[in-house]
Amino acid sequence: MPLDPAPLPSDPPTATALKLFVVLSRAQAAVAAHAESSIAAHGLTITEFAILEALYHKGPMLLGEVQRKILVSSGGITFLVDKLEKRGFVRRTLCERDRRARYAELTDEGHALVARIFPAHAEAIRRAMSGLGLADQRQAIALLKTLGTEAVGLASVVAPDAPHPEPSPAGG
Amino acid sequence: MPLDPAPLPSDPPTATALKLFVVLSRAQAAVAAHAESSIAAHGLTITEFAILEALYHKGPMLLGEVQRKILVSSGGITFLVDKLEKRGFVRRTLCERDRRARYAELTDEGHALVARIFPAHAEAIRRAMSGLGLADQRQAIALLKTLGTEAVGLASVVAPDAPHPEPSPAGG
DNA sequence: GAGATATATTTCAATTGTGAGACATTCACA
DNA sequence: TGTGAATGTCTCACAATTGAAATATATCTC
Repeated sequence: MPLDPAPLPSDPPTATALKLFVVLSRAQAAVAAHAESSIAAHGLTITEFAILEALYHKGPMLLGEVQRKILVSSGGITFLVDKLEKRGFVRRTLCERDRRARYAELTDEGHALVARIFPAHAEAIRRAMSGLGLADQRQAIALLKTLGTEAVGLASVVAPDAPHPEPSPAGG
Repeated sequence: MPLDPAPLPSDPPTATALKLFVVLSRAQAAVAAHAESSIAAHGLTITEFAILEALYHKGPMLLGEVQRKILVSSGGITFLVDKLEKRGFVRRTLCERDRRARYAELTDEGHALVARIFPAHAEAIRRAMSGLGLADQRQAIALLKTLGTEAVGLASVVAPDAPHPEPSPAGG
């Protein structure tokens, strides 16, 4: 004998925030699905591609830099770079200034792979976003940049003065 | 001997779409991290909570309906409902019209759990979104709703006439 | 009403990713 | 300079999730 469904909160700030959460999640998932299938066609996951793309556009990076950029855990970046290294797309090199650290950099083969894949990826993203015109996209960028920056800066409610919990799920 | 970093695409439509992809992903991840920690404090993952919340607000739903709503695979919904059922928050009931199908519905305990947790969850979301004022949030909702709807409707570039590949990563 | 086909769920192996702890190194500073 | 805290990476156990195949049932079409 199920209970009656409960109503959603109706005070405007909360109701609006919840609604925004839903559409934000759905839009992100929908766009990511396009990115994913464009990339999967080449045997890479989005996360792997994100690493290759970061190295392609920024040059060699420390593993920790890549980790923060693509938002995976420390164990995750080791796992992912291992995989890419085994496939010959990436290599680790030593960092002279800090002997704990390692650079990841593209091999020639990795560079060629990204050069070959990137245009179709960019096109898939462009298409995925084409529901909005250029001006609306710029507006969305401005709003989401503010939203993201502020949300990142916010201390978690649960642990108001917690140190740095490791970042969470991947983005792009 | 690493190659020089490659420049990003500079034509405005592509550059803007790529930028939007980045800020969309980051904003979603940042907000989701807040939701996650608010929920994790009660021993639930976001995905589990999403199921409970759907049932709380909509009443009993077929597993397939829940699956589509929270965007997990068919195997995923079975796994998740199993877990929630073992913990006594949810039960499966038969569907009279279609004997292949099952309803998931909240137990009294599950209902009580959501009633207890939901306010703090809503508050965490409200806080996570508070970088934008109410008017900006409404604007963002409008833009993201359009973006998401259009992106979902778009056929994948890779398989222009593919049937229904199963949905991808979870949202909320 | 007998296939043929589509749909709802489950099973299962494999993949992806996390988080805690280990280790090496660096940094701050008494 | 020695010591303790911080940092960068790696290891490992395990949690979360996918996707393909299995099963059962429903629906459509001749």
